[in-house]
Amino acid sequence: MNQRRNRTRFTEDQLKILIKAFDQNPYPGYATKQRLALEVNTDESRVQIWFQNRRARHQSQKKSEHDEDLESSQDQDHAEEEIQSREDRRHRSSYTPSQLHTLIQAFTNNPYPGINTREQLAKEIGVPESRVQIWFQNRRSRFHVQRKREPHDQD
DNA sequence: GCTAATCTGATCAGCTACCAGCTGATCAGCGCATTAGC
Repeated sequence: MNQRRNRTRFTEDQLKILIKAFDQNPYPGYATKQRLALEVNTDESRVQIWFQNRRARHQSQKKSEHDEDLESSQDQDHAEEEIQSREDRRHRSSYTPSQLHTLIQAFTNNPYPGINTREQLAKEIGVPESRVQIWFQNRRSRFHVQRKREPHDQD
């Protein structure tokens, strides 16, 4: 079963905090996301997803509002400034051969594990579920690239 | 219909070993990503 994670429902108070933080910086670093997660009582990964979705909505909204605006080039410059001042990323995880063995085996069985499988794997190898999800995303992505490069001998 | 969750693909950046390749983290998505819960 490729079950999805249950939908998070942010309260008005939680949203107030997140929106205020977004207005200050739409690209928060790991430390800021962790602090926000504590403040709104959720996981850092949920804060990350919230910012991703918010940026996507914000961009398309801004685009339609300023579509014919000749000043839009100034917005572009501002966006580039924002990107330049990005905060620190999460520290890079490193996996032991045993952890990788477990992940690769699971990937072979099912490259699209649902939330239950990911949580089970996370528990088994002792890492957060969000890291397991990222590992599978990267693995699938590189698997697709590799398959594109390989000759199609058996299509 | 709104929006959290998920996806692909591109890119950034740390680590290992000696400059490049591998891989974890982050990001956009443009006829404005798609899927799915509420």
